[in-house]
Amino acid sequence: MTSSTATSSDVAGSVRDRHDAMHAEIRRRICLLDYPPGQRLSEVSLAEEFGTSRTPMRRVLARLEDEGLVQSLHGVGTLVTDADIAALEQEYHLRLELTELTGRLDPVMPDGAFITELDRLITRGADMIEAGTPREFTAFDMEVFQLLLQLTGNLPLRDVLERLYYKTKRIWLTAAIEAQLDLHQEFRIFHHELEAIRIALQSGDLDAVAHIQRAHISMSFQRLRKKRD
Amino acid sequence: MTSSTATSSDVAGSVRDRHDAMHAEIRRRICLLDYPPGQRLSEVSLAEEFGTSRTPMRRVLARLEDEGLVQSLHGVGTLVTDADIAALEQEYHLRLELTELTGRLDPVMPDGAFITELDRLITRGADMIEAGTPREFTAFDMEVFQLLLQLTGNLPLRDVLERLYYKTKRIWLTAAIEAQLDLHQEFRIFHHELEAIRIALQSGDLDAVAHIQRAHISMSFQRLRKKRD
DNA sequence: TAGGATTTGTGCGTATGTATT
DNA sequence: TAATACATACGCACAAATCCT
Repeated sequence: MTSSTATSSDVAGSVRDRHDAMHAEIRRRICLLDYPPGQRLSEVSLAEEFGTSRTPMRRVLARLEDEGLVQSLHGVGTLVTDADIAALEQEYHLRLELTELTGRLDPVMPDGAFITELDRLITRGADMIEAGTPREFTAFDMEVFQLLLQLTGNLPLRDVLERLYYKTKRIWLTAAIEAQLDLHQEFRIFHHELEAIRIALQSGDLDAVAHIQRAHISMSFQRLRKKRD
Repeated sequence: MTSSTATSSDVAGSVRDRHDAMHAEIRRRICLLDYPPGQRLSEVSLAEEFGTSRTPMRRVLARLEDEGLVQSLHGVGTLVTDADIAALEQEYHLRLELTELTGRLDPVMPDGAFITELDRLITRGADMIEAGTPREFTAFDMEVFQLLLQLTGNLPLRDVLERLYYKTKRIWLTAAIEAQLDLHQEFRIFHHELEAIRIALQSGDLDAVAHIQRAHISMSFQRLRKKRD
């Protein structure tokens, strides 16, 4: 109740919040290829940028390493992990199955705010079809992913799906650019997927939403593999 | 090729190995209830015991915190996380589905050494039915789990299943003891499950093995819930 | 081949927060 | 209520490892 108590709890919250914020921001940069695979990250530079010291930043990088997004090598540096096609294939297969599970495990019927947000994203996606860049596409994809994740109330499922998403999406984008995938077509297909999801939501069929997502993740990976051959 | 190169790579491996060893050991103690929920762990004590300083030990505890096994509170200590029934239920449901997936995602047909090891465990399990303690039961369960995990070649699936296993098993054991579950009966049922798995393996039916495991995980949780009422 | 520059890993003193007396 | 004890969080200095000249 005293001012010191209020301050201390605020600070305690801020400590954890700052950690999560730094983690989310660096993860975002990796996913958007601001830090492409192979990029060397500097503990001191990042610490200075976020206004802290090496110790808290090392904790963030350690978490990213446990998630498989970076790899720290003594005397070398902290490197953004590179594509591993075999691992990517396994991660994609697992993502397919877990995405389908979101329709069966603790499905959460969306409220009005959810629908409003989805409609806003669909509109934004339509505007992006013609003039969108790969980076904008990925940022948009991330927003949609985070929104649709709310359709399951199973927290550990959310966590796993989130880890898999960030681990696979950036490699998909890297490979898609290299394979010269038609990103405009990808935009159109994604937009069509979102409209299908909205229709399924209007029927209140969350299992259908999950299967639509599964189908599109599967097809997206198939298109990429076809291009690579 | 030089001696210095060989030494350096050995040392580099040892650093990572020591981290993994400390992590696995502490995780094991938590799962075996040597460190029960609510127990306060001391950074300095653990560091001294493992012959290192606080910094590497803090990295281990941070990883355990990210995995949800402990929680560090500034000014309080590092506490083994307590039972959260709602979370436990979600984790169990997810474990069910992921266990079934092991039969479909990159199934690995076991070799002779695997069968030999399974038979050894089945024999040990039979001896343990009459005289086994809860701690021995859990240690035995952990060994079986690690062995059966090899039946899928999908590495991210293994990782997720391993995390969920350690997060749920210790809480199950805590609750089972409190609810005065008949552990001898649990032994017998577990032994029967292992025999069923061996029969399925002789048929080379890994999907059946997965479904047998799923069924027993489900029934085990049902028995616990029934006792709690 | 050797040495210096750079990077991560480690150890420890201090700051900060909490609980108890 | 205040002070003391004790825990984690932080920052810095140094060790160890790698790479490049």
